[in-house]
Amino acid sequence: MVAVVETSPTPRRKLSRAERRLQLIEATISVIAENGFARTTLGEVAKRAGLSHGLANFHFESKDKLLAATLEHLSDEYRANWQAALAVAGPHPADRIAALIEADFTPAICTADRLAAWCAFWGEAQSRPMYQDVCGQNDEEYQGVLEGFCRDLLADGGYGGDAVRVARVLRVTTEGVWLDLMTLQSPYSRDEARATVLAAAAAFFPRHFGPDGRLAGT
Amino acid sequence: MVAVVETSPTPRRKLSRAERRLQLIEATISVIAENGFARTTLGEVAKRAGLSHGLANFHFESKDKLLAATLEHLSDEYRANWQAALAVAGPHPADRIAALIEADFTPAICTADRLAAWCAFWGEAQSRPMYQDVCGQNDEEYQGVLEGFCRDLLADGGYGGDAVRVARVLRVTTEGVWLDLMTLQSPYSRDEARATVLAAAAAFFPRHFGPDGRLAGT
Amino acid sequence: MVAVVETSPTPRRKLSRAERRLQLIEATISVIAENGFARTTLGEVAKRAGLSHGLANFHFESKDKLLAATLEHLSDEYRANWQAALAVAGPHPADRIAALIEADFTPAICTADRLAAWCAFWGEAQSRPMYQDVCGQNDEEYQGVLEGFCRDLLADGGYGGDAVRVARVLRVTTEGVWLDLMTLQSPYSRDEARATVLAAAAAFFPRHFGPDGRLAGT
Amino acid sequence: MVAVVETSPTPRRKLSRAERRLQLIEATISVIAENGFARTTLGEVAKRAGLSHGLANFHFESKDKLLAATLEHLSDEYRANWQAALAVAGPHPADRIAALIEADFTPAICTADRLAAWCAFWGEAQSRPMYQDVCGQNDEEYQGVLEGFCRDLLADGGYGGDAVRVARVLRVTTEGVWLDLMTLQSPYSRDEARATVLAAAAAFFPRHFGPDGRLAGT
DNA sequence: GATGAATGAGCCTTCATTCAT
DNA sequence: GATGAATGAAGGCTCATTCAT
Repeated sequence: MVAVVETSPTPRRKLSRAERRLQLIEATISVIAENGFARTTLGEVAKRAGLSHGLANFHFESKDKLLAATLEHLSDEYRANWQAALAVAGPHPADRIAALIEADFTPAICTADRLAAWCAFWGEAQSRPMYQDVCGQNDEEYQGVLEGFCRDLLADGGYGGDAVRVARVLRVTTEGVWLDLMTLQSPYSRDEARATVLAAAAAFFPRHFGPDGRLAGT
Repeated sequence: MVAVVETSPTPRRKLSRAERRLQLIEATISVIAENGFARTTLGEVAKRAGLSHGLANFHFESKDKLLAATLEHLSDEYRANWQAALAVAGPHPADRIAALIEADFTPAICTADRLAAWCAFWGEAQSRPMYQDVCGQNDEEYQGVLEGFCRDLLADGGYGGDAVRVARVLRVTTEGVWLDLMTLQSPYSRDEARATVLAAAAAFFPRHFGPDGRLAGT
Repeated sequence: MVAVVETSPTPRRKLSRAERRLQLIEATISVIAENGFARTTLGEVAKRAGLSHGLANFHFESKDKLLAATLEHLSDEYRANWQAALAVAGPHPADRIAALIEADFTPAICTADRLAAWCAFWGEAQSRPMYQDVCGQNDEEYQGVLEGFCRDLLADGGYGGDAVRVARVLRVTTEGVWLDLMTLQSPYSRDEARATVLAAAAAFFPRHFGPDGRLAGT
Repeated sequence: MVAVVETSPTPRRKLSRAERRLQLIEATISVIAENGFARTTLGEVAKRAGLSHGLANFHFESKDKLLAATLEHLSDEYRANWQAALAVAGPHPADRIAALIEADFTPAICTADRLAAWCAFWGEAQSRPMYQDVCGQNDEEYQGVLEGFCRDLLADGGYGGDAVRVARVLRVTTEGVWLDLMTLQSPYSRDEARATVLAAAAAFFPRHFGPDGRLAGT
C-alpha cells in the first residue's frame, strides 16, 4: 500500500510526517512478523520501508518509541475495528456478541503479519511496561463491553454463570486461536478459528448461537 | 537452590554435566521471565546461575541451543505433569478432563517465571523453527488426548458439537488465561484462572461440570 | 537579546547576513560554554539561536567554519578591547600595563560564557590548526606590545630581568586565573583574579605597582 | 613502554587487568594529545593500543569511565611526582619551592603528550563534573602546600604580599607556560618555560631566587 | 572442567551535511 | 532566504563466541 509512494522516481521525495510515520510503522509490523521481536532492528525496518535508517530516529525518537507507536497503531486499529462492527450490528446482545467475534476475524485485522506482531508484543509484555501503557485501557474497555453483552444474554435465558468468566473465555479463546495460527505447524484456517470461538459462544448461549454462529429468530 | 551447591564443603566441586545444564536452564527461565526474550543474554544467565561468563557456551554449544534446551525442558516438564495427573485420575472422561485442567494450574507448573517464559517463547515461535521443533509433538499429543476425552463425554450426553473444537477451546482458554496473568495490569488469581477454564468445561459439559468443577456422582 | 529580533512586528523579517552570523556566533559561544567543545552540535546552536536546523550550514559553509568564525569573533573582540583601553590610558608604561591588565577583567570581556569558550578553544588548539590560524597574530601582537611596556619600565627602575619573561608571566597569569575561574570548584572572584595579576606586576615593578594596583605619583 | 608487550608473537595474549588498563590509558593520552578531546574515539584508542575496541569497554565500562581513569592517572602521576621531589629537597622553604617548580618540568611529566592531554581536560572541565571529581582534591593539596612555603619565605624576608596570591601566581604561571607550549605556533623550549616560572619566583623572593633559579647560601 | 580476557559483528543513536519545497 | 525532511558516516556500546591459561 505504501509501495506506491516508493515507486516514484524521486527517492528523496518528502512526505508529511504522518505519512512517513505510518510507512515506518507498517514496515515495523512486517519485520516483527518475519523476524520476531528480538531480531527486529531499525536497519531492517528502514530497509523494508525503502528509507535510510537515520529517518526512523528522526520521526520517532528512538527504537522504543517506534515500537510503542507500532503497538499503539495496532491497538487503535483493533479498537476502531470492533467499534465499527458494533455500530452496524443489531441491537440484540447476541447480535452484538456475534459482531464482536466476527470483527476479530475480519481480513483487514486478522492478517498473518498483524497476528504475528500481536503475539510478539504479548511475549514481551511481561518485561516491559510498554504493553500495559499502550493497550491496557483498550483491552479493559473491550472486556467491559463484552461483559455487558454477556450479562444481558445470560439474564435473557442463559444457564446462569458468571458474565465475567464467560466474557473472558470468549476473549481469551480468540487470542488463543490467534496464537494457534501463529504457532502450529499446520494451522487450521481462519474460518475454523472463528468457528471455534463460535462453538464456545454456542456452549454458553445455546438458545442464541448454533454451530454456525448467530441463530436467527430470537 | 544453587546456594546449596555453592556452600557445600567443597566449594568448587565439579558438578555433573546434567546438574550444570539444569542450573543454567533454570537461570535462563528466570532471566527470560524478568528481562524478556529480546534482552536475555548469556552473561545475565551465567551471572544468575552464579557461574562464569564462558560456561554457558561450554555446556551448550550456542545461545540458540541453550534456548532450545530450555524450551525442551519446559515442554517435557509440562508433559510429565499432565501425564502424572492422568495416572492418578479416575477412569471417567470427565475425571480425566478435570485432571488435565487441574494439572495446568499445579503450583509447580503454573509459576510466574514459567508462565512468563512460555509467553516469551510463544512470541518468538512465529519467526523461529525452534518452537515447532521442540514442542510440536508434545502439543499435538496433548490436544489428541484431550480430544479423545471430549469425544467420549460428548457421546455420553453432551449437546453434540465438534470434539476437536471443544478440546481446542479448553486448551486455548488455558493458554489465554496464562497470557492474562502475564499481561494484565492487575491480573486475577490463579484460582480465578482455573475457575474460568472450568466455566468453559461446564458450558460444554453441563451434566459433568458445575461452576466449581467436576460434579460428583456421574 | 535575540528575543528582541523575534518579537519585532514583522516576525519573519529577513535579517542581514551579518546579523544572522552574529546571532549564530553568540549562540555558539553559549553552547560551547555550557556543553563543552566535544558536545557542541549545530542543532543545539541553531536551537539556542531560535533558528532552524539547516540555517547554520547556510550562513557558514560548515561546522568548522562556524567554529573558526566564533573564535575569530572572540579574538577580534579581545583585541579591540585592549586596544580601546590603551587608547584612553596615560602615556607612562606603568599606566599602559595597568590598562592592559584592567582590560582583561572588563565585565564585557571577562564573562563566564566567554571565559569558558576561550578555555575550550585552548583545549582543542593543540590538535587543530584553527587556533593558530585565527589567533596567532593577535596573540603575538599582544605579547609584543606588553613586552615593549615591560622593557620600558624595567629600564626605568626595575630589578633588571628579561622583559620577555616578565611580559610572559603577566600574560599567562591572566590566562591562568581565567582557567582557575573555570576549573575550580569554588572559584575566587573576578576582583581577586585581577588582584592576583596585579600582585605579579607589583613583584616585578615594586616602584610602580602596589598591592592595589598602579601606584600614583610616578 | 607498553609496545614491548605488543611485539610478542601472540596477539591474543592475556594481560592482567592492571596492565591492560594502563596500556589503554597511555593510548588514550596519546590520542587525546593528537586528536583533541572532541575527536578522541574508543576505536582510535583501541587501534593505538593494538587492541580491539570491545576491550576498552570490557576493562572500563564506558568511554566516560576511561576518560576519567585517564585523568585520574595523570593527576596521581603528577601528585606523586611533586611529592617525590619534595622528599629529596632541602628543608628551606626556598629549596622546597624550587623543587616544586623543577618537578613541573621533569622530562617524565612535562611530555608533549601529557601537556596536551592536560590542556584538553582543562578545556572540558567547565562542562563536565569529571575534572573536579578527579582532580579537585589533588589541586587543592598542591596549592595548599605551595602556599605554606610561600608564607614561610615571605615571613623570612619577602616584600610582604599575600602568600595565597603569590602561590597562585607561581602555580598558574606553570599552567600558563604549559598552555603556551601547546598553543604557540613556535613555542619556546622547556628550559625557557622553567626559566619563566623561576623569573616569577625571583620577583617575589629576590633574596632567594636569582635569574637562574635558587640562590645558594641562604 | 572452569575462568575470564579478547575479539568483532552488529546495533542504536547522533549529527554534519544536502536539498526539495 | 528559510525550513525541515532525508541521508549516511561514524561513534559508543552490547554481546555471542573463542580461547589461552
